[in-house]
Amino acid sequence: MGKEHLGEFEELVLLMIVLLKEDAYGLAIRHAIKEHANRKVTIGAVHGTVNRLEKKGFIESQLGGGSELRGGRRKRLFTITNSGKSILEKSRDEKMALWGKIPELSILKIGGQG
Amino acid sequence: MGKEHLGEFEELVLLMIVLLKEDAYGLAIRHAIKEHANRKVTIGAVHGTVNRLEKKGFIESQLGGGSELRGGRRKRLFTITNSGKSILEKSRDEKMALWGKIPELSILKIGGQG
DNA sequence: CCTATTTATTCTATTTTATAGAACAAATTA
DNA sequence: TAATTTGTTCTATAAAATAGAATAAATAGG
Repeated sequence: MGKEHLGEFEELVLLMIVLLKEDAYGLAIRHAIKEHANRKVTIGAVHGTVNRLEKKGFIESQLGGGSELRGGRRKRLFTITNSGKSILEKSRDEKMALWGKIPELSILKIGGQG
Repeated sequence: MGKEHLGEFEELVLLMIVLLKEDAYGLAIRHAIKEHANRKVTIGAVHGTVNRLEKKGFIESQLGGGSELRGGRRKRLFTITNSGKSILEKSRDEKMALWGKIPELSILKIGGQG
């Protein structure tokens, strides 16, 4: 058994890798996080996390071919594994089940305190 | 502005506090996590997390009255603040929006690899 | 070919979260 | 007032999150 639960950022990165399909590598993941989650993170944060995810078997990586653009070294492309898909879906289902038990959260009035 | 994001376990604990309503204290939270999330955690994990959540302003605590049962010291009862409700809903909405962008995740076939 | 530029990954360090469980405290009851 | 029960605090450690500098590799232009 691998780890039971994804960290908050691990889950986000994993989602981005699925979203990016064939072009999921460090900088693209960072960019996708900015676009889709409106969240600014450093490249170190992303790579630290993909390394962890790969070590846990939730993603795999392979070196991409040479870029067609100006310069740049070859990309390390990530793809989700079945184990990764499985834990993502599990995470989603469990969380939705919990939210389903708290109807109040759907109609909460946000005030000024707190 | 407080912290931007809840950790994975912080979110779970916050959800349990909402679920438990008037009776959210350390041991009850731990028990609710076992019941609702089928997850066994130690009391130290729970208290470390509620302390953090309170420091960040997502929950408040007050000492409860004496117990009606056999023994036991007074409970430290937690309630969610508006700030806590707000970040919980934000977390839920953002995650659902992301999942909405990945229709594949709804029909993934889980295989043997990974 | 060699240097500047670009694109990308690795490396190093630190802070914050997550986790465990022992120690301690308080309430009740006999 | 001792044993039992219920609960919180304390101490330590591992794992996740984060930042950004250092490094590497690819290409283009002179």
